[in-house]
Amino acid sequence: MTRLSRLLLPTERQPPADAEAVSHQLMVRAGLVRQMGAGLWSWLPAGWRAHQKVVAIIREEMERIGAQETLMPVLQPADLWRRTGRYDAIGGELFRLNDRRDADMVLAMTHEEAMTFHVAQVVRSYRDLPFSLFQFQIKERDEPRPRAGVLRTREFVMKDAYSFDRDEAGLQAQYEQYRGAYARVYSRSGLRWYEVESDTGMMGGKRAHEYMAPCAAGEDDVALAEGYAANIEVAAADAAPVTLPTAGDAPVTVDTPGATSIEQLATSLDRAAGTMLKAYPVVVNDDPSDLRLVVLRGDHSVVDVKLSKALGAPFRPAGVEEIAARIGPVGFIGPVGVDVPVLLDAAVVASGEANPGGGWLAGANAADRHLDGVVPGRDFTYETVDVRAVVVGDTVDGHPVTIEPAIEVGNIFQLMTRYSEPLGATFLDEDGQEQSVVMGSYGIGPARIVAAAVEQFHDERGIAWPKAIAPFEIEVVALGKPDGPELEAAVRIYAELQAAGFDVLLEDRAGGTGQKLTDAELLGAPLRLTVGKRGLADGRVEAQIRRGSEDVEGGLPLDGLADAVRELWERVP
RNA sequence: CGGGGAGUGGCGCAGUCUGGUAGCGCACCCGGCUGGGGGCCGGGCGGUCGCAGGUUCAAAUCCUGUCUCCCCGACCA
Repeated sequence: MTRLSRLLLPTERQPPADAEAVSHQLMVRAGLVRQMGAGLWSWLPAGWRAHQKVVAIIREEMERIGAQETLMPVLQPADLWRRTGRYDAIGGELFRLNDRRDADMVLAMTHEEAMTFHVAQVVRSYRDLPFSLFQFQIKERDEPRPRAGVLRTREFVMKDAYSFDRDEAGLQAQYEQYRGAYARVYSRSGLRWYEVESDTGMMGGKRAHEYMAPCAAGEDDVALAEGYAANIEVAAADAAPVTLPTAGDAPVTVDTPGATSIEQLATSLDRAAGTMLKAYPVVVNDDPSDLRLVVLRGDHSVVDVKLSKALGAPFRPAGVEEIAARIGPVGFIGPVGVDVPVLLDAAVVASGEANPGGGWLAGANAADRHLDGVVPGRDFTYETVDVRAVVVGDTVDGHPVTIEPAIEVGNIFQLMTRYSEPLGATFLDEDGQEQSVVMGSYGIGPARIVAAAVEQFHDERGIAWPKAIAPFEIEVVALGKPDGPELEAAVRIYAELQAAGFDVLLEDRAGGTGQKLTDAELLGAPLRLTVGKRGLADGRVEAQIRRGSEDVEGGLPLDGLADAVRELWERVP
């Protein structure tokens, strides 16, 4: 019997002063987690119950698609990571250490190396494939900036899974199975979520999806439209239309003293930012001789990930001196007459096509001067790229775009042979030819699901858990004195509900009514049964659904309570 | 790594400018009352003021150094 009087549940009236995110505040106040250091969190009993309920759901869905559970070390030989090139490729995020014999070791931030290492040892034949493995294991990442409680930590449990196939068709099939499993995991958890196309990043490989839970503390922005969802890092949409002034036969110089920003120009010329060209000079591969000028609409901005992908190489913003030497004075640069390649954003091209004869305002590459009536193609040559950030006002297939912050609660990648090749995970096909195993990788952070649920489902009084992952499903609150008839009745109710299969918490402390009910609302069990003398006199208990604080009219009868609760439970979100 | 902020009982804070017996609310312990929304009365426990060094008759307070934590940005397999 879980009695609150015996449960380590250190609730706080006030949130820690340094907590900003709602989930951070509430999870600490409700006694679910405690901090040990930056990005280092301990789970207390109630919090761990919620975490493990998420784990249980994930495990069920992994087993449903035939994935096999394993457990592999966090402490690993650095050599394994050298073989895949990641020991050197990854910066300070990888914890590196030495053992007593001075061998280089790492603390794993993910387990591609470990999983592939074992598969390489074991798999010999195409007959051994396909299969997939998963585990719940600690990941260690020296995050540059841990934040928002358990939302971004340096050590956390991840469910990571890896699929192994003989070819890409096999990978596609397993990938689709995982997509189905992930959808069930998030839906069963009770989250609001969506799947978005994402950048493959440094994991390599072909296709990738992220699973996002919208919430205020989210670190990513997601572009949404009817039938469309994508991470802002890859999102593409049609830009809001603009009307360009008619251009003359050639650009005209305009005096724009001191107007070094689009905002200043828009104000001083009383002209829409979307009719101007913004120029963003970048240095590719840190090679100062490889300067490019990215040009986009004045009301748009660059997404680094998209630009890096378009360039096919890393880049950095050019320095003031580099710009002055090759292009012009910062604040007045533009694409006309420059001797560096111009990358023109697709939205500029599209807007130009929609405005035949229209011209843009652009920097003149001379101090305090701009050019009006600039026509791409006529006045400068360019290569078209899509590097801008989607903004509110854009459309996808005619549907308006909204942008919402969200937290990433999972991702799936098609790795192909990124790890099997360097680690020698090969098999012989029917023709006796050696082939590399084709892999996928699939991750979920249970802690983020818990925190995202708190972000999404709370009110001014506390947490309002989805019933699938609540630490306790039902809290039975005994009012009155600790030795009163209310507690006696509550104990019987507890036993009856537990026998009926519910996770029940008994509030049996010697506090006042307000204290008991306030803490119950903070902890947020989806259903609360309140046992008081008024109800007992009528043979009833009061019932309240936490989400929406909905009181059940007249309460529930003590006689046949389990059945009544079962029926009510169907209505609980 | 750049910018900003903060370290004083378990939590939230005042005190620092202007050096002079470490305080407040909550929580906690004991006794009593109360028992349907953080109730009341009385009595208590608990802090080398992040750490180190310096100045001074005297340092939470001034000086130097250092550690830690938070927020924004960069980063994010």
